[in-house]
Order: sequence, then C-alpha cells, then structure tokens
Amino acid sequence: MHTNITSYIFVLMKLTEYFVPTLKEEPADSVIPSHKLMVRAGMIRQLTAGVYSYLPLGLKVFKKIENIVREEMNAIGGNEFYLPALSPNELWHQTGRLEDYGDDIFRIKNRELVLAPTHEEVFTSIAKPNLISYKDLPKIWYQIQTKFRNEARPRGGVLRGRQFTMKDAYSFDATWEGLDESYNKNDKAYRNIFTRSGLKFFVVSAFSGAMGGSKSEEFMVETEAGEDNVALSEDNSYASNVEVAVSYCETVARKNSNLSLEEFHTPDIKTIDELAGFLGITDKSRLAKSRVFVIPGKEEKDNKYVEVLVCGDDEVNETKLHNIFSGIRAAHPDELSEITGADAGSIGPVGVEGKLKVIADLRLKEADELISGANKNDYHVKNIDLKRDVPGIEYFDIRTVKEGELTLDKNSKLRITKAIEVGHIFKLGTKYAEALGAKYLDKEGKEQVIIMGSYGIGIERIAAAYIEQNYDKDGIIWSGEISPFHVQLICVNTKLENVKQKADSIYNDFIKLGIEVLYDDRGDISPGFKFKDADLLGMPLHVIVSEKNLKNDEVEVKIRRTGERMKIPLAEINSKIPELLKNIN
RNA sequence: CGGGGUGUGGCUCAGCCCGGUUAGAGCGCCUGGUUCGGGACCAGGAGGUCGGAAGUUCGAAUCUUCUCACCCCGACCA
Repeated sequence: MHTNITSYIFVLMKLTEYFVPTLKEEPADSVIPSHKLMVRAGMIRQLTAGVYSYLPLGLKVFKKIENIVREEMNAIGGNEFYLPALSPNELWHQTGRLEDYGDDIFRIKNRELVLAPTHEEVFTSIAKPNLISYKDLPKIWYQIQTKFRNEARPRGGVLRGRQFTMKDAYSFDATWEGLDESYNKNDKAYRNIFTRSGLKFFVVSAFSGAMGGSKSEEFMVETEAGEDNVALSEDNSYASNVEVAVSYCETVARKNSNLSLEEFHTPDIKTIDELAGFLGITDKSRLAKSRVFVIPGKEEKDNKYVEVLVCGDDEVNETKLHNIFSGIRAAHPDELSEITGADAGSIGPVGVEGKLKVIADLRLKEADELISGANKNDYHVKNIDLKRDVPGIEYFDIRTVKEGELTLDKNSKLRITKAIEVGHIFKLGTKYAEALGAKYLDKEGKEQVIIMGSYGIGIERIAAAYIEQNYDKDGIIWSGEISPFHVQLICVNTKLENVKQKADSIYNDFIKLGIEVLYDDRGDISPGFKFKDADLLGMPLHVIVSEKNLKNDEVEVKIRRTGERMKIPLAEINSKIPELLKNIN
C-alpha cells in the first residue's frame, strides 16, 4: 500500500497538469478555518457527513505526515504492518468491546463483521500464537491505516470524521518495567513527530476512559477549534485536561460557631444564584451544591445512590466522579424526588443517612455554617456542619478547576483553553492480552500475560491542527516538512516567450536542486489570480517570474508568512533559494 | 438522541412570508476579441425535474403532510 514514499515527496508539478480546484468563495458547509481552507485550497472534498475525498494536494500533505510518522516509529524499532479494516464480530465480543463501543462501531449488514475503529484485538490475535516466549519480547508493532468510527456528530472537516487515517501502535512487553520503556520510546517518537510536523503542542495526562488501563497522556494542540478543554499553567509547568485537572484551592474555613440547624422557607429558589440573591450574599462558597448520582446495580433495587456536595461556586466534575465510582450517572428527575423527597434545587445532605451515601469535595472538609437544600421543596437548611450533621461523609477531589486558580505548587496561575488531541499514548496493561489469552513463558517456564501499550496518532488531524495554527486572511501558511511544496513558481505571463522560457528553465533548475516546486504555468489567467491562488495554497516561498523583473535580470521572491519581498538576480537563484528555504524552515 | 437551521445551474446565494408568464444574480464554464503585477473587460452562449414523495389548488420553488440529506449547538465518544 505504501511502497514508494519518495514518489509522493519528490513529485514535481505544473499547475496545468495538477488537479488543484481552488475556490474563491467559502464553502457553505464549513465553519472552522482549517476546514474552509482545506476545501478552498483543493485539498479535500466532502463525500457525505464525516467522510472526505482526498485530492492530490491534500493527499500529498497527508503522505508527508505519514512519512514522518513512519520514520520516527521505525527509529524506535517499530515494525510496520497493514491489518484488515474488516474484522469478525466474534473477536470484538471476546474483549467485550462489541458491546462497549455500541453504536460507535460500524457493523456490516450482510456479514458478521465490523469496520474496525482501532486494532488492539487484531494485533493481539497475531501476538497470541507468535509472541510465546520472553525471548520474543519486547515488540513495537504499528500500522498506518484507515479507521472507521460511527461518530454521532462528525465535525470540523477532517478533524472528526467517520473515516480517517490513524497510525496505531502497540507494544508487547514481558514486564511492567518493559512497558515503561516502550511507553517512553513512543513518547519520544511522538515528540519528534509533532515537532517535525511544525505543531506547537503540549502533553496532558488524561483519564483513559473506555480503553482501560492506567497511565495515559494526550498530545494536544491549542486551537479555538479544539474539542477538549484543558488547563494550562502560565509557566507551562502544568497542563491537564479539565476533566482531571487539579488546582490549589482554599478550603472553606471552619467557624466553629456550633449554631444549630435551622430550616427556612425559600419559595421558588432553585439555583445557587437565586439562593445567593435571596440571601443577599455574593460569596457562594458556603452554599453547598448537592447533586444526586446513581451507581446502577444488576437490578433497580440494587442501585446505589450518592449525593455529591461541592461549593456553590464550583461544579461537580463527572469524570473525576467516574474515576471514583465506575458506572456512575446523574439521577433522573423522578429518581431525585423518589429518593430525597425533593426536586433539584432543594436537595441537601442533612437527614439522608441510610438512603444516600454523601461525599463532598475536599474544599468542604472542615466546613460548617453551610446552607443547602432541606430535601423538601422550597426549603433550605442553614448552619450545616458536615462533621456534626452528616455521619459517614467522605471527601474527594470532585470539583472542576476554574480559570485563574493557582497550580498546586502555587507558583503559577491556570488558564483554561481549547485544544485538539493529535496523539494519545496508553499503558494498556493486560486487558486485551488477558481477554484473548495472549501469554508467554518466562525464564522459569511460567506462563505470564503479555503487557501491552497502545499509541495512536490522527494523520489528518495533524494537518488540520497545523492549519489552525498557521493561516491568515489570505490562506494557509505552510512551512517545514509537511509543506506540500517548498516553492510556488509563478510565471506571470506565459504568453511572452522569453518569460515562459526563463520560468521553465528555473523550474528545471529547481528540480535538479531537489526543491519541490509547484509551477504555476497556466495561461489565460491574470497575474492577480495567480497571486491569490499562491497565497491561498500557501507554499513557504513564492518565486515570481515576470517581464519587468527579467528586464533587470531578476526574479521576485515573496516569503508567504511575512509577506516580505525581495529581488534576486537570475544568476543567484540557485544559491539563494535553498538558503532562504533553510531559514524559513 | 434533544434543540435549531439549510436544501434553487459547478460554487455562493436571492426569490418563498403574501401561489400567477419563458425561475434570477454574482462567480465559474464554452466561443470570439481586447487585456496581462493582486481573483480583468466587451460581445455572444451552454447549463436548473427548485432534495424527494404525496396532497391542496384552475395553477406550487412558494401552502400542507411525510421523507431524505447536510450544517450548527448540546448529549455521547477517543
């Protein structure tokens, strides 16, 4: 499938022979800049929701990214595979993921097959009969392949599609120390890949969610188009997905006034804000927000219920909650009133023992004089002392961090921003090897389960993320290794014999120099049109050959990113252009 | 899955509320000519079952119902 990589890289092209359908107007179906620009620059076209055709220019960029990925994976000893996208339902059933993935997996209607969204199972099925001795380990196996996910809502063009290219790698180790090593190798490869791709990225620790396993880190690119909220410290010492981020936060101080509980009437008060307004106070930290969650049992009667308390100015972080109680979900409104006797807005921690387990955020650990719902509609209770009034209460970190809070070491402030995930590395552990029975014999001849890691990169996402970080009002701004071409050579007037001849000869010189050049040799197109197209396509350097410059034995060169222009004598082109390119990249 | 929106030549859209000749514009495309350093100009031309189905009506792009597709926000999810 990917036999001759260099053939993609050293393709030299004349625009008269190349299919690059640029668009002057913005496509109606796109919203984010990278999507608009990839369509306008003739890189991609949508076929149906979340599914894109890759046109020659887009494919060239994707192949360059793949090549970087391939080089870096090979550099850490990775073996490249190419596995089928079709795989039997049975294999997925064995690990329980046929069920776990649910509607997100594409199923073939007339065979018991799925279109694979990832390849842990298939790789493990190859490992099982072949990696059977400690001598066979460790291994890093990977592929660059099309993945299929039935995304509920594809968006952002190629940023979240139903069909996309992924580099997925898997490590197989005999020991946990070995897994650490494999993980670190992949981590290093990833840093190289994203650096070479020209991305400004950062790494966050992340909850591994449906994948199972322990440690996992995401490689993120900051962009407005991102789908994840991340907390970054201003000194760059801390980066974390908001789902798991922590901050330094003052606890609610204990007053030790020992006032007794007091119920009071709060007609139609449903929210913390309304309650604060009703009481005429601005500090909401003592208005304890109560939310009820359910841990579903085998049958409904086995359900367990948890009341979660956070400060009124905080939000419950459901991911953190999941990490404490797996399978937990928010209670439905009817469940709420059934369990507590009140509707949302009037629920509180007092008098619920036996019915509900109560947990509270760490900020509330010492708190007294709290106000919360009375478990009776339109009533609240004041002077709640959690230690005194809520027997069996436990404390966890279950709040969501907020912009401007201090890092745990108090050295820096957090800001919350949006980012797109371009890569993810996991320490999977033994989940898949266990489920599929992939074992090896150790030195003592004892059977052991293979320990796995899993490492993914979205190829098209890298391109889209790059564009999100590198564009202006005129178009894309390419630079570095993933730029489809180094130079766009513009022949301003193809009708003038001497201009055309000179441009042709420069084109041929560039080929000899190994410069990748996109040559705009189109006739019947006005100079302005060519300049606009060149800006849209965004090659790092534009070399402009025109009659007026040739009179002085010069060409004009424009640096796309800065707009800087300069004249270069014809005699110096072959030395100057490579030099300029070096400085840009 | 919940909410909102949009489907009219290749592209971007107007027309629809308030039904009435051959359904429009700009861009693109074809022919000829003039242009040629920031998406040129003139003249001529091709191209549309108005997403689909059913209905109301003398008459439907326009009204009604159903349906399909796509986009956005959210939910969900790597």
